[in-house]
Amino acid sequence: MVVVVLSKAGVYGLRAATYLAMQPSDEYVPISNIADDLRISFHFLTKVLQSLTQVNMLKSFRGPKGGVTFARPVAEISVYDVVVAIDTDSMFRECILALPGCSDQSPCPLHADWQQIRKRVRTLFKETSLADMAAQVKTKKLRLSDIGPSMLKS
Amino acid sequence: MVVVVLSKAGVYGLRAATYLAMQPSDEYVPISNIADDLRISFHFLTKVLQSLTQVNMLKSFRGPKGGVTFARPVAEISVYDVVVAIDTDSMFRECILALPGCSDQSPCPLHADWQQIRKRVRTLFKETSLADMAAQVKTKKLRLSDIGPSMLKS
DNA sequence: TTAATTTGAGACCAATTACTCTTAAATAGC
DNA sequence: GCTATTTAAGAGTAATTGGTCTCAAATTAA
Repeated sequence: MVVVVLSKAGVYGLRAATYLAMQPSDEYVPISNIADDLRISFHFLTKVLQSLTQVNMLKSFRGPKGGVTFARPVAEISVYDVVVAIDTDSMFRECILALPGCSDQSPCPLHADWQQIRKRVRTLFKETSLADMAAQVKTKKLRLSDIGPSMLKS
Repeated sequence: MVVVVLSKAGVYGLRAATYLAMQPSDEYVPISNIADDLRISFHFLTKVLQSLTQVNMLKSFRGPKGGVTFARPVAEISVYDVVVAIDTDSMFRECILALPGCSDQSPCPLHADWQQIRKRVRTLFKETSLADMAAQVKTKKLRLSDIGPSMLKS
């Protein structure tokens, strides 16, 4: 696939990051808890979250009482940060017709329009923090997993 | 991958449809010509275009002097039509967090914002006809293949 | 020190998507 | 009719992505 907004890893990463943003910021949360609550494969989620620890968005701790937690305040981490760490920023750069070198100078027929849309997605992702995401889920009792309105303890 | 705007097949289909829209509407164009000019694999393109003939967007003709041509005026065929025929309309329906059943009643934290963006993409695709695409390429000498400003004969 | 718990790393397998190839069917022209 | 040309259909292969599993390393607590 060529013009991809989010891979499955990206989706899981975003869901998990939002979940984690709902937890007290000072405690490590085991990945198995996140995986269980969100009905995501533990092993796969582990791999996904490793790409977030590798860019120092998360810090991790091994052993009993270990887990992962954010390395900085969730109000300062955007959806964009999470998505780019997992899926790269290609969606925010690439031509919709996948023409190499498509640009203002040498555009494809949809260049200008697609650029606008890309920019909107980018802005949405950049302006939405994980704190925003968490607050949405908490206050409006929104969904984060595939099992109906959130069953997560606040 | 989960949130996909266009697959590679979709990209090739759109490029080829635009190319074909630039040709005289009354003659069959061999798929090999399109593939050669756009530097797309002939066999793969053949399969992609078959999904357009199957929905009667293209008509095809076998044998010498055969090829494909549009079944109706290119001004009446939208980018949306092409994309949906090849990649389905899932991009225009699905939740960005891939939550089944995400809806106004039971939304995810990005539901409203993502819905807006989806709608914009949909509108862009619906309001852009293949005639528009072809005209852009012709009048502005835009790119359609990966070999710099279009070398296609007008 | 030993056992239990947790992430890290990477090998491995499965599923999907991208792409290739072969054969058949239709048609044109000789 | 025969040959060349073209699409149709689908089997088959390669590459990428998604997902599983095993083992090592770190840490806690008994």
